[in-house]
Amino acid sequence: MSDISSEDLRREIQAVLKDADLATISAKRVREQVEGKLNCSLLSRKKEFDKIVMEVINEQQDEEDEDDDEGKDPDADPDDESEPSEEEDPSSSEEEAAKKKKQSPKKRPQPTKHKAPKKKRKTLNADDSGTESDAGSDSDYEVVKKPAAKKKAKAAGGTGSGRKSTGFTRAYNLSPELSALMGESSLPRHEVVKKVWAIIKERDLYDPKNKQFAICDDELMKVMKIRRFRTFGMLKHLKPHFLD
DNA sequence: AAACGGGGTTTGCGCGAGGT
DNA sequence: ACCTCGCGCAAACCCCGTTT
Repeated sequence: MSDISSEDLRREIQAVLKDADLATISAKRVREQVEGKLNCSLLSRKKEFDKIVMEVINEQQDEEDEDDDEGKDPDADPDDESEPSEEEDPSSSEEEAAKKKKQSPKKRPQPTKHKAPKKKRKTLNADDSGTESDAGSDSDYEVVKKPAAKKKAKAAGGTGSGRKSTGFTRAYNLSPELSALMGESSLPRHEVVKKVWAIIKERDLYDPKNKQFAICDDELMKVMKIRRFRTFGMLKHLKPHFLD
C-alpha cells in the first residue's frame, strides 16, 4: 500500500501540526489531513502514524513549555520537562568514560549513572520499535506484546502469591513543605500523588488551556517549585521531598 | 455514549549475559 | 565458576483520546 516513508510522513505531520491548535487537534484529524494531502489511506499504518504524531506533538509542546517556563518563571525548574538526561558528568569526559565502559564495564562503580540511560533506554525502546518498523511486522509485534504483558500482569495484579512489594509502596519521610501540605509526616509515594490529585481537584488548579497541566497555588508552589507542571509527571517534582 | 488503554514518573529487585 | 553490570518490569495515580 503506502510506499510513503516514515520520514515523509513525519514531514507531512509536522507541516499539519505546525498550523494546528494542539489543544484541539486530534491524531485522527491530523491523519485525515495528511491522507488528503497524500491522497491515500493511512489506516493500515495507523499505529505508526499515531506514534509519529505523538512525537511531533511532544517536540512542539516541549518547545512551548520551555518558552513558557522561561517566560513566567524566573527560577525556572532546572530540569523541567525538557531534558531528563542532562546529567552529564562535567568532570569526566564522556567519551573516555564510554570507552572505558566498553572495554571494562565492570570496574566502574557508578550506580547512579545508569539511571538516566536506563530511562532513556526505556523510552528509546518504545520509540525504537515504533519508528523503526524496518524489520516489519516483527518488531511491531513486540511492541504490542510488551504492554499486553504489562496489562496482563496488572490484571493478574496482587493475585501473584509470591509477589514481593518493592520500594513502590513503602512510606517515605516527607520534607517539611510537603508534610505541611499533606498533613502527614510520612507517606508512600502513591498516597502523596493521590493527595496532590485531590488538592488539584478540590482547588480546581487545572490549567484551563490544557488539563494535563496544573497551575500551582502558593502552597503548592512551595512544594513543586514551579508554577505550572504536568500532572502526570508530578512525581518528578515531588521527588526531592521524599527524604527516606 | 461508554469503555478501555496509553501516557509519565518514581525506586528496587531479579534475571540474564558477559567477563575474568 | 563466580562476580558484576545492565536492563526490564513491578504498583500507583488519573486524564484524555480513541475505539467499539
